[in-house]
Parts: sequence; structure tokens; C-alpha cells
Amino acid sequence: MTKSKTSVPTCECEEIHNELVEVARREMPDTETLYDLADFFKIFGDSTRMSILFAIDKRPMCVCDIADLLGMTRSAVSHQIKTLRQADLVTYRKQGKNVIYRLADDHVRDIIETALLHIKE
Amino acid sequence: MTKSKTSVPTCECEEIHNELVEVARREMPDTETLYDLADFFKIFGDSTRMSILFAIDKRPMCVCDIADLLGMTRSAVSHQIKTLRQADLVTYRKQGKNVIYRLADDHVRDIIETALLHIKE
DNA sequence: CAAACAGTTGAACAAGTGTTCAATCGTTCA
DNA sequence: TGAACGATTGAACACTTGTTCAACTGTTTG
Repeated sequence: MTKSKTSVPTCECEEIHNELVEVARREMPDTETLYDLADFFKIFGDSTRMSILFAIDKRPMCVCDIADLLGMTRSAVSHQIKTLRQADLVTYRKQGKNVIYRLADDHVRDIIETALLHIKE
Repeated sequence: MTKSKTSVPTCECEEIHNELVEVARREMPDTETLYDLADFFKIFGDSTRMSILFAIDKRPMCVCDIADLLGMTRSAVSHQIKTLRQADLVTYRKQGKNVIYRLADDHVRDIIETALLHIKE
């Protein structure tokens, strides 16, 4: 061997646990599911969106109220709500000039509830 | 009025739903909790980390095996595992030259399970 | 109809994030 | 002890993402 590179990617570990890796590979969800899951959680991974979800949890609210509540511009709220809408986390109802947003279903509450359990140890 | 700006931030909506906003404000979780929640979900919001979690779900594995399984460098895996470790999502055990990682607790499984329910409609 | 206003949208910028590369640490074993 | 190797780390880079600003849409109302 000529020691050509600093770190040759030859991991002997593969040979040791090769069988283990093969079994794990077969039981992995398909790539699309993994991406869908990550994209789903990405939605919750922003404190602004999290705030919006709590804001409309008990009481449906219009964009303007949410903006006022969170001290943000209507534009910023609208952008984030678009994200929440595309992920089917909120639904809306038009009422005159206003658009009233509410949580889509109970999955949202369940997930946040479990997460709260975890971060509070 | 002199039409000085294009969009004056005077939202009449405040006056209409002012009371609603005040009630919502009192019931909002404190800012720190909102940030903690968002940070927690941020961990799940990456397909690499999601893959790692599934990889070590049934069978604890070493970094090298995970890297092989996912087709990544050991370095990249190690960086992501550091993130998972800091969030208390995985624990490890040293075994000779290897470091064997496993899921920390069942909250992780619960949360991912609920998310799977949602994305599959 | 035209002004007022709630809401949406796109472009641009700043801030955050994941991977690569190279160097380093720590354990094993000849 | 020193070579081999699994794992970790920091810096750099490319890429993603959230907010701002300005323009625009659509509904209401005088």
C-alpha cells in the first residue's frame, strides 16, 4: 500500500457488522417517507410558527390579530401561515375582509403535547 | 392625511378583536418554552437525523455502521449525532474503539409515530 | 365608483444550517 | 511503544430559510 491519501474510506467496521447493517437497511422506511417526516417536523421547528399554532389553538384568529399578538408584521405572519396551510396544519374561513385561521386537527395538539413532556424531562 | 407612507401600520382590526387578543396573550406559553419547543422539533427536521433515528431504533449501532448504512461520511454522521446527543435523543456506550448509539427513550418513537399518522392522512 | 383595509405575494437580504475536508483524540493490539 | 483505526472536532463553503419592503388582490363601504 502506498499511503496515497490521508484518510482512505476503508472501514473495517463494515466487515464486522455487515449483517447488522443489512438487516437495518431492509427495515428502514423508504427515502420519500424520511423526507416527508423531516419536512413535517421542519414546520414545527420555528418559534414564530409555534407561536402561531398556540395563538389559534383555543380561539380562531385573523392574520391581523395574530400579528398584533406576536408583535410581527402582517406580511411575516402571512408568509408563515402559508407554510402551515401547505402542511395542512391550519384551515381557514373567509369572513368579510378577514381570513380566520384555526388548527386543522388534533394531531397537532398531540405532537406538541408529547414534545412538551420531553423537554420538561 | 398626507399619504406619507405606502402602508401605515395602523390596523383597525386591533380595535375590533382587542379583547380576544388579550385573552390569547395571557394563555400563551412563555417565550422560553416556545423556543425550546421549536428547537426540539428542529432536531427532527432533517432527513439525515431522521434516518439515523430509524437506523438505531431497533438495533444500537456504531458510527461507522450508520455511515455505511446511510452512505455518508463518518464525519457527517458524527456531527449529526452530536446534535442528537445534545437534545438527549440518543445515548451511547463505549465498546473498545467503537461508540454504540441507541435511542434515549420512548418519547422519540411516540412523536415520530404520531407524525407518520398525520403525513399519511 | 373610489377609498380604505385585510391579506397575499415576490424579490432581496441576513442569518442559520449541513456537509466536506483535514487535523486530532483515544483506544486497541502487534 | 507505535501503527491502525473508530470517532470527534473546527473551519470553510454552499445551501436553505425567515423577515422586510413594496406592490398587488379582493372585499367592504361611504
